Amino acid sequence: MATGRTHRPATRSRGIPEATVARLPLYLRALTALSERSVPTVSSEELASAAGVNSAKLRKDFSYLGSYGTRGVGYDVEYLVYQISRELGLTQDWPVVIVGIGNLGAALANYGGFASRGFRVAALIDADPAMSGKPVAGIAVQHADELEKIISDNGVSIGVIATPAGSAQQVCERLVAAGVTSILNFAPTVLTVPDGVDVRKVDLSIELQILAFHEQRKAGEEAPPEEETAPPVAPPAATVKKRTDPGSDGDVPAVMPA
Amino acid sequence: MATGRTHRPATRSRGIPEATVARLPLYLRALTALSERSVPTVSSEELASAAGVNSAKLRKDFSYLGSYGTRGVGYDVEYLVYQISRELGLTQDWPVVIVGIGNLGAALANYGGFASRGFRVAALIDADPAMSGKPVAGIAVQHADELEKIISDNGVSIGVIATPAGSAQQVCERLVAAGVTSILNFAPTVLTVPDGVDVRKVDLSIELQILAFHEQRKAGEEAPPEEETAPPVAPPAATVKKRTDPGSDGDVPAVMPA
DNA sequence: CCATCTTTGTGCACGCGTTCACAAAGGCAT
DNA sequence: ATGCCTTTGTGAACGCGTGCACAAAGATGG
Repeated sequence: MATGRTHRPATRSRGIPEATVARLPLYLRALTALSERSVPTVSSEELASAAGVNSAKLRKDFSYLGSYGTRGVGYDVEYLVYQISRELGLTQDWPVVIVGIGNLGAALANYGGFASRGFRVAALIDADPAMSGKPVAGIAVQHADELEKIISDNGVSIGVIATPAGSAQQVCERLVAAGVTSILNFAPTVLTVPDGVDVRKVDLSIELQILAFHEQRKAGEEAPPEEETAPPVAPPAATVKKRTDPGSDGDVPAVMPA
Repeated sequence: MATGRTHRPATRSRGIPEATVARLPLYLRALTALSERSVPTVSSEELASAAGVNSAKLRKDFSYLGSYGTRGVGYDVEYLVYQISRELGLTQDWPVVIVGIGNLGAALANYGGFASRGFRVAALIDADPAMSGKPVAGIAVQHADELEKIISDNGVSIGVIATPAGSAQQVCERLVAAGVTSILNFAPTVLTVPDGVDVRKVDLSIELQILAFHEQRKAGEEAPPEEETAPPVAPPAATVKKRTDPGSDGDVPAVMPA
């Protein structure tokens, strides 16, 4: 499998760690900014600072791509921009469909970062017939019935799901069946997909909850340690009273009354 | 610091690994769904499947919170919902401000997942005077001048930045100066903050780029390995021609012409 | 042409996170 | 009351990612 250097288990090109791949867009953004300012070269230290990582990590990341730097000088900005773009597959055109043109879907359609970097919004799709034909971000919304045809005609392999949670899995299945192999999911659901399909998840609510955890931790640091060993609610009894509570708060966390 | 069991270096409550914290909201969501269906108990296997993780990981995660399960039975759904909610700090009310009411900010204001789980949108703030007073998601947008007062009056400690990249750092500094200690950043920039302030970043463009990488990898698997050792562009020469290219494509990746 | 100085590329060690596999614990049936 | 059966909780091993620290590489000045 490996072509030349066999001192590493995986082939160079295929062996880029996930963590590194996730940082490449960061580097690319910092480099693009430098490129716009016509900065010819940059050191690992400067670039790392601009990207918000430390320089050792950056150098190691770049080492997975190859030896693109010049010792004593640094990295050629334009050259590195090209190399990273190529590695990420941004030198080609990626048609993308956005399914679910609610508030979020519309925001995504208008989002500049989508259109740049090789991504092209091929279509906006919504299940609501009232949306059909309505222009959003300069593109007419099409009905969900057209989904399969749109994907097939445009050779779409990346789909963005911005529907309510209830429809996400169904939309996902239709996308996959139509040929989509990468999905960016904004719906708060776990998507089940066959092997070979990549799903990335962006969950606004989860990020906030993580922040709340740390915020609480900060607040609790000054205060004395509250009694956390004594559960303020009934411990799991052997026989649990089946709570028949149909009208529970829906998505609101069910905080048990003390 | 530790009360009883001292066989672990960190205190139990404080020693929850980051990776575990990041999964707690997932578990909480799955548990909430079960709670709504009045399911009394759930096994680690079932819950793990619903949350999209494996059961060993889930059990280990829960073990950091305490021994909340019953062997041979599983976990009490309601009890666990409460415990996780408490651990995440969701049993208290978190007022949140959203700064930058463009397409994305409006989408966030309307996002149901925000309002639920203890988060309350205390204010929407925008720098555009034309936006002031305009209702979004039922809340009147306020001008950026009011930022400090709003934060102070409402005791806001969590801020969401949905401004353009250019204003993000400045907004961030004002938020921090006014007392905000947790920031959720949607602007495509690296934010610099003082110690003690948490920043989480959601970057739509980065997620798409990561997908593109894997997509390219999939596509390249069938095709024979392209010559990747021969750089198709000029390698970094000793003396780099300073490219004076003022009108470079802005945010579009600068693909060097061959 | 040589010495010096800067900066890269990377071997190595460490720590965190994941996964396995199993003993302990408790319910349940008889 | 006793034994069986299910499921938790966790010790231990493994692998990945991170950061240190330094040798190699190359530019630059004399």
